[in-house]
Amino acid sequence: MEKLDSKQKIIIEPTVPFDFNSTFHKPDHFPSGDNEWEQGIRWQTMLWKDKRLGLKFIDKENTNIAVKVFSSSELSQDFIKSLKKELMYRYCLDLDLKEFNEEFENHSLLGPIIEKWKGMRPIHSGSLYEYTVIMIMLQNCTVKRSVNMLQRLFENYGVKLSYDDKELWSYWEPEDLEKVTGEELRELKLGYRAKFLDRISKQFAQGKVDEFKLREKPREEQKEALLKLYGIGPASVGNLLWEVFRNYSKIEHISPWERKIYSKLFFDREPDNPASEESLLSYFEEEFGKYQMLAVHYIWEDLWWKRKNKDIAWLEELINL
DNA sequence: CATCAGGGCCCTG
DNA sequence: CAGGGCCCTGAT
Repeated sequence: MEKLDSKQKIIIEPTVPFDFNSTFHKPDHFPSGDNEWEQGIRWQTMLWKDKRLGLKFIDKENTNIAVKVFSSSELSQDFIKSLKKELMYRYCLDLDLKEFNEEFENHSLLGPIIEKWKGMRPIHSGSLYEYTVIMIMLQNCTVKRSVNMLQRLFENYGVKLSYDDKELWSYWEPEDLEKVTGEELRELKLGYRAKFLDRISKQFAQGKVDEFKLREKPREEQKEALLKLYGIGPASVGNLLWEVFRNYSKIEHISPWERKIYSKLFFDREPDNPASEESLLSYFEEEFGKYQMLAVHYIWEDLWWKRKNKDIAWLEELINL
């Protein structure tokens, strides 16, 4: 365990409008040992430029965010500057929602949801590598199993950080897994995902993927690069393009479990008789144009917030906890 | 107890 | 380009 005693503060002014809680808490994300949320506060560990950080985001009435940065050693001004820039990117704090809001404020389904969550942003708290790990852990298993696998990885390769009366796990670096054998990972009950994680960590450690260069590339090039990662296919790549590379213009793939939920949400069709992938895709295209993924995100998150407050029977059957 | 599908992907034919 | 196999887990 690493104690983080050094402390600094960053003030961030997000673009207007902004909503703290729906941005910093995503009820559809499975619980993970690297973060915690309560009304107006999110704790999040972060690995940035070889330093392990404990972050505490504090809401200032949806206009500012105070970020307390805990670390084990003093941080330079340059470091803080680069960190602030990265936080802006990961939490989408410079996103301009004006056009989106105006275009859909009168939409029968989306309009009221935009009104309710005005200023919500998509986020990804981790790096591309970290997010890729999550994608692998999600594949072909229940949420409970995903949670367990990630937790075992934290306990074996991560570092627990202690700050602000919290103890949270921080990720390992791809290099840390380079020397770990596939068999060792199998013992953590990752199943066949062990091979994926093993090979992907090597690909990252050897510099075969450059997250920051990829951010500048067009969607098709990003997609091509991501599909070279061993174990990343059409379902995972869609999520990575959206969540890590902020590509909200297009949806290309809908997995069967999502298809059932979307069918109910958009067409009011029962899960045992879901709409086809094609009909959903063309509906999204026609209805939401270049904001497809962002629009669906708003509707999707709204559903999960509703579920957080009250059981939704039809949904429970479909989410495979 | 056995069987099976599951928040996919790889590989083969 | 369709379909089998893959690790494990928990539901039936």
